[in-house]
Amino acid sequence: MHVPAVRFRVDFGRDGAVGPGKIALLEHIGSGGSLSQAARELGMSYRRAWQLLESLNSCFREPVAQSAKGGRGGGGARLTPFGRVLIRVYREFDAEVQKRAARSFREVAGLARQSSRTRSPVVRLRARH
Amino acid sequence: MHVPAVRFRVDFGRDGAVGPGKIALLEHIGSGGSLSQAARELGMSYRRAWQLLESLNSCFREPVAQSAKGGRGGGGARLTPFGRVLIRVYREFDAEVQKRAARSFREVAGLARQSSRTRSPVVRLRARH
DNA sequence: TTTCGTTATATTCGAATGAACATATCGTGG
DNA sequence: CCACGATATGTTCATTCGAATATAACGAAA
Repeated sequence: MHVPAVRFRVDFGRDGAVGPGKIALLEHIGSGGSLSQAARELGMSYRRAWQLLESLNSCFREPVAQSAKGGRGGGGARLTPFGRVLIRVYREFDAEVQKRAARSFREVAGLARQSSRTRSPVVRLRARH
Repeated sequence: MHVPAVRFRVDFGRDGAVGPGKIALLEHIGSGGSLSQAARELGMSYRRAWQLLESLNSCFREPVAQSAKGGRGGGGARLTPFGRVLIRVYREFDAEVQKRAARSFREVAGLARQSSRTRSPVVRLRARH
């Protein structure tokens, strides 16, 4: 992997944080219209998806998604305008971070070894005395 | 917390990644000259610190630190020039990321609700006589 | 040669995390 | 009314992660 990938999490206060998992969940809610469908698509349990969404909604004074139970199709979840803003801001920041990381870590990444099973060479060293 | 904090990790290939923990460890090795002392200062077990350092050294084709056992003081660990480069690059990138995050997430952070817990009191530290 | 603090490494244990499973509830449509 | 599919939430279990513990090796200095 020549280009390093940066994974990051934004901490808001003590309680709430937003990272790639929650943003991906929001995006799948936005495209699928359902929390359970988003969970299935992301390969996570419905309970976990619900907890992530709950955490997001309680992190901000405005909800990121509204959900309905019962009714046509059993219910569903929809992004709020604020939820869409959160996704957009996160993704724009993300793109900027990746671009800058590619530059900042280019030389360092050139020294990263790709096959993990290559044994580290025994280095002969001498202590500072 | 008006200014959000970003925690990030840089993934190099499948095996290795560098995040705030490993960088802090390197910095403490650099200032203290010992892996065990760094572990104590960071409040982590020596074993964990050794594993983190091992992971770093096996992540790159060049070691980030060299260690010596025995001798005066029992031995020690010293940063290599590459280790110092890694710290510098990471910290410069870090500063840039924090600065940009403050701008990107300013409006969103304004909607974050501060912890329901009692706001942490401003503790005035006083020199002991 | 004994002492000392460190590196190096295996083993055991407890806490945290998420998965799996189990219900309960809801509201529209058949 | 009843069935369906989704939300909402509790409980149990497995796995993972790191702390704690233990031990060996090492080499300069006293």
